[in-house]
Amino acid sequence: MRGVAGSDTRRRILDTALTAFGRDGYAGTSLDGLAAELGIRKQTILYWFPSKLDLFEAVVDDAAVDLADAFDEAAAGGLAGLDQVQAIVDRVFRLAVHRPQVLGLVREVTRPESPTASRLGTRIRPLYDRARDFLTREMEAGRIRRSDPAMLLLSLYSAVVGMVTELEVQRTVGFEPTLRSTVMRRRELMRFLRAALTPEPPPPTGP
Amino acid sequence: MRGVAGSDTRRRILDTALTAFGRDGYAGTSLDGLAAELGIRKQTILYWFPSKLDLFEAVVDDAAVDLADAFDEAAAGGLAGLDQVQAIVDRVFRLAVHRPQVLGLVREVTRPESPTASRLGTRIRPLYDRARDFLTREMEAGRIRRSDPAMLLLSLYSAVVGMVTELEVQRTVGFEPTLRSTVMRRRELMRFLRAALTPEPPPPTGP
DNA sequence: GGCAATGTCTACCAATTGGTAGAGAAATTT
DNA sequence: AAATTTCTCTACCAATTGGTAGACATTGCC
Repeated sequence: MRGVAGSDTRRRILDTALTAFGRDGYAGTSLDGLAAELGIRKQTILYWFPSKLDLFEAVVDDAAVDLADAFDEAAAGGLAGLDQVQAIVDRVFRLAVHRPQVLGLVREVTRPESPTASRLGTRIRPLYDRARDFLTREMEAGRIRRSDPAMLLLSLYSAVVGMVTELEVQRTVGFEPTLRSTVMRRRELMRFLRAALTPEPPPPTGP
Repeated sequence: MRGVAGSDTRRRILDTALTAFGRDGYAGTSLDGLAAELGIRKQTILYWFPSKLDLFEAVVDDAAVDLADAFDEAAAGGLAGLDQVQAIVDRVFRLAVHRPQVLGLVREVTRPESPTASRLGTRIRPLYDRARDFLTREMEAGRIRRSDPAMLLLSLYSAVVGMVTELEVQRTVGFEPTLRSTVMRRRELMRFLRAALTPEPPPPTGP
């Protein structure tokens, strides 16, 4: 059987590469290893993607779509303030739980010296900017506690990534996290965020 | 000049390797490159450390000492509740600002599939356990908001790492962060944490 | 001054890396 | 059925990898 499968191969390469890059990093992933994992030859990979770096960028672009979709979906509800934040975190959390590879890749991609610099700029940055603008607006409207939006965003992101990483670590150690523990964890996260984001309740101006 | 420098070489290797591993990851760091950066031959590195993995573990052990010192120093004040948390975060933040390489390494070391698994267990884990126990006690004493201590710790850690990463990114982009901006950033971080950690103020029991 | 220990180097090496050239099978077009 | 396109493969390759063997210089001890 040769020359049959068609561009389904391309999809399989992208999926396996996403996992591998997220798990082992760019430098730690070899085309030979990747090919072995897929049961094909390295040259087949190089047929679909002219170089390792091209493959990496294609993988990032592909994953960025998922992330952007999650954002869009959450934003479509037309919520505001904390509810909107909750919706987004919730949605990203869900994505992260049933496709943790995506977060692994984000982690790799946000490493300052990653060969990703360009892709980070063109693909992740827009999401970042959108989120920051939203936070800024909500702060000005007084719907969430006023602080440095960039920093807050970073904390939100870190909290989500940290949480899912923790789940992944548990899984690695052999503790398959139950649905219940996952749900609880998400609730914990939301409690934490709400506590941090709720604006000071009594403004010192008398009624 | 040969065979002169003595074990000052060992120190220099450790320091440069810390930066390199934190920046490029374990797989992304080559002994040849490291040697070039140091102006020596790779074989000199292999004289001091029998293998690349040995070097890595030595670097982790070395950095863990710094972290542990920071914790100890902050804990020595004998504070409690939020003040203790603040002292620790403050101290780690300071370490992270003037030796960001350490955090880069922590980042590498906490990657689930890192060759570090062993060292993470023996060196970082104790710090983690200590911190978690402290948080548990403080929660039970009602001095900080009750939640999952492991998760909270993760959020704290993520927030600090995220913050310092952000500073590093700025630096990479060419924005040398001023002392003032650094201080402000730390204050932001503390405001965020305080907001998240302060226990619900009015317990629904009447006075 | 002789000599062992210490520290750095040159010279290699086998394995692995990303990548090229091109053969050949299957599917599609003519 | 012939020709062409699409896809995967075998066969290489130069560069780089972590690591070994051992020469040679320097230092401190006797």
